[in-house]
Amino acid sequence: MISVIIAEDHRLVAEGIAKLIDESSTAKVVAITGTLSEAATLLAIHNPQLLLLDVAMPDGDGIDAITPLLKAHPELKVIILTSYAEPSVIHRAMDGGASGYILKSTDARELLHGINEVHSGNTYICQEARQLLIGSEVAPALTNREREILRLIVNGLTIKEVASKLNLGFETVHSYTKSIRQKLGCSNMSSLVRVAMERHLV
Amino acid sequence: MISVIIAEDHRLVAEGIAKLIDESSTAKVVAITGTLSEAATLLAIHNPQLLLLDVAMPDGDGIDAITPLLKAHPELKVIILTSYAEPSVIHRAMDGGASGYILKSTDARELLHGINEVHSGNTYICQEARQLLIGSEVAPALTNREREILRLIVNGLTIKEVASKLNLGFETVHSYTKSIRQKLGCSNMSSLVRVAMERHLV
DNA sequence: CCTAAAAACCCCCATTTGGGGGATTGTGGC
DNA sequence: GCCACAATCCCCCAAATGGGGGTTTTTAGG
Repeated sequence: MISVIIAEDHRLVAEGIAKLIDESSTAKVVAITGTLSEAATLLAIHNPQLLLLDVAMPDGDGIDAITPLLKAHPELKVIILTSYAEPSVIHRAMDGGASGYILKSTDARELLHGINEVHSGNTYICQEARQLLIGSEVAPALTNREREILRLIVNGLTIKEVASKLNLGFETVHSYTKSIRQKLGCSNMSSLVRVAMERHLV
Repeated sequence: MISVIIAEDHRLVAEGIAKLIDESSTAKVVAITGTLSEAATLLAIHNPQLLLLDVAMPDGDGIDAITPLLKAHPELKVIILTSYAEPSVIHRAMDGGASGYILKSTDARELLHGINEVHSGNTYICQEARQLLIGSEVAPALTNREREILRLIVNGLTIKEVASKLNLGFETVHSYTKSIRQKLGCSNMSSLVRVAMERHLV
């Protein structure tokens, strides 16, 4: 029996998935939590073999949390379990140390298959997410600076405000916005904000 | 035993919640679907007492679908089951004919309680959603025209483009954007798009 | 009938963005 | 050492937006 902890902020979803897992004979859920901080505590207590981790957690980004968690628990395997069907997010997860990526739109059978695969030492990306990866990915990646500036723009700052916040010249930020818009195919700030939010780029 | 159908596009979530309901002695899930159109078909086949309905469905908005469904099945009770913790969405749901509103962040116990309440003829809004309703709601409502224009702006159109699409003068749309921004407390298009998306106003 | 609110329109002007050119440094890879 | 590329900066000018000030007509209630 593979021991797993579920970190998912929607209690009802977490409980339901736990029930699905517990009914199988392959794994058992030893703990459920809705926050990243509590997840860290529970990992220390239960020392499970697997962590099912959501991306959008109330106290931070799940993917960003993987590295510190793996540092504390080198034997742990992490599967990202989310509804974000975005190639950029999948890449960020796998690059960030996850061993698996499973969408909530998959069924229980595939979830259990993924858990088994990851436990066996393989990586597992669910069918639908795999399709997304092969379908797209001609999209140019944003640089660190570009992402940082995009984040501030999504937060409502003007070019001038971004410049002063980052201690950059106006023309510098102006240039960045031009290249960000070009990369994402947007002709104005409004569509930029929309695309950024839809693709969870920020 | 209350018979219920679950309409929820995340298969794993739907299956999990179905398991939670079936384990109780109060209700049983007679069907699961991931689309609104199939939900209509299944309602005709199974004629259940209750429909658990998600807001964001692949083939449309769940709340908008309530009225036609109730027209075809006057005895049916609908509970919105979603992760949208937004006062505006809750109001739209209850005004739109829903008998209940339950967030996915609640637990199984409260879900079953809500199902019982609604089946008894009452309306039920989960604890957390009730808190949201009393906490907020001093926000001025947008008029139909304002909402229509906001939608187009979120889609990336400029004021000029919106004007020509709606056969309005530039200055008219310009005025509308001013009043929309004032109502939502935004000083530019970027923050307007962000707020509109976050609050699911479009 | 009266009135408030929505819908549509207008002017002016400052600021911000969009789009087109650039240049210069530093850094990492081969 | 070379090259690509990120990061920083610059100029110019047209277009769009932001923020004031209005008016008129239609619509929905009381």
